[in-house]
Amino acid sequence: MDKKELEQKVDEILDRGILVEFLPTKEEFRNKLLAGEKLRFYIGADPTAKALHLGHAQNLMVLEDFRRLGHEVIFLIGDFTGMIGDPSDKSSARVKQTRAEVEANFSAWKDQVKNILDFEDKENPVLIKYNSEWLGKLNFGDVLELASNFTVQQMLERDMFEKRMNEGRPIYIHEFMYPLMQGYDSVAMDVDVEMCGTDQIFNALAGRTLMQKMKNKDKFIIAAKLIADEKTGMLMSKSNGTGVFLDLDANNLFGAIMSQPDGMIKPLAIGCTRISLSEIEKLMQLENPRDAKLKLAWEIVKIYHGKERADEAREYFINTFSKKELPDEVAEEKATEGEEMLNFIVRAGFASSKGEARRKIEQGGVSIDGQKISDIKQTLTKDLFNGKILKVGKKNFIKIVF
RNA sequence: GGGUCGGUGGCAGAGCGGUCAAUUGCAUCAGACUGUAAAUCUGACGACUUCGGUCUACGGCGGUUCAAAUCCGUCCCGGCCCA
Repeated sequence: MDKKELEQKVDEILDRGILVEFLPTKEEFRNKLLAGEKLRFYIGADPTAKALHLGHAQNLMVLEDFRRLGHEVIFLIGDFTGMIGDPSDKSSARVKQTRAEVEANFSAWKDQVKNILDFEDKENPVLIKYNSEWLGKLNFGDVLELASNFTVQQMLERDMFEKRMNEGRPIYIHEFMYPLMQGYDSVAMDVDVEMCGTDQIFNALAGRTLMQKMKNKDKFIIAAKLIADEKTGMLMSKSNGTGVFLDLDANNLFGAIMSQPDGMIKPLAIGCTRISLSEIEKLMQLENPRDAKLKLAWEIVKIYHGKERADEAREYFINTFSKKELPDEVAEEKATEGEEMLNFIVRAGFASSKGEARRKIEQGGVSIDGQKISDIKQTLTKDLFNGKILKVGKKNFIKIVF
């Protein structure tokens, strides 16, 4: 690849706007990339979650871009750091996980992101490392040595800690160790670039400091913006009800994207698809944001489940929710003669208790072949219900069979 | 070590002897509406129920009382201040 082509590709990545913070500077990072040297990138992930979400996906897609440019990419599983829990989020101590649990989670992740990150490339696959490999070997003396590179005041600068101090909420000693550990990861792997979300910059900076002190090397930090609603600034997260996990099947993934607020369309299109910027602009001009969202949902589903599934999921969504038709294929659940409807709804997994099932019926959320039912004492009999479609709420369908 | 405040439903956080299965917000669920599973509005939101109730729950254990999330004792856990 000649110089011009390289420059164009590098700028394409940088101009997309996903990366918003560069340390020491964007200019220096760009020059480093243009120098043509093979660099070692890494990103870390906490293995406590069973599924990755679209925020991870965004960051991994950027790394894949760098991998395609010939750089080395390490996907670090923070199995050791995961034992502490990143103080960035509110929870403090976490449950210690066994290696087997960590590996089980990771193999699920790998399955979720195998279409955006190439683990199988013959020449330059994405490498996987576990930080217990080195962190687990440090002894107390090593830890003291590491800790002596930082002051309590430096740690307290972290906005999170500062906030907790002001609010009189606890900060545990071991939480101070988190940035140290994450920092040591950089040293142990001898990386050139760490990628993270903007909420992780503090931790990444600890690594930069350690790299300078221990290896006399200038590590770059590139930070991606967190996916947030353009209008309200609300982050995509589970507690806001907008988190989208990658282990969803095609239909549910499609639906989860359709239920995003409109302000999320553009950030998601930029961060989580490969649609070109100019095409995204066109999409944003569409009169009905729903159509832009349909396209977005299709593009994202396509990445994880393929084109065919994406088409099906779109059709399913339109039929089921826009036109309120029945889906083509409905799962079946066996009923027994004389079984209570309430009981059946619970067994089908549409309510967690009979009380909840009762409530759904009372609120008009349950229907049989389109006929709302109102009798909570309804029982199922073969001659009346065999083969009928039970609908609970908007999205749950099941065929009653005997 | 001393003092002091606190531990409540998925989370945050009220209640401080009966009217408490416990106000409210977030999350969740159902309905209406819509451009969508957006937004907004309405309702629900411990379990079981013959729909009258029954049971289990406000850190653990024990007590006072006709009656305790609420009072007392004790234990466990935590915050803050002082040392």
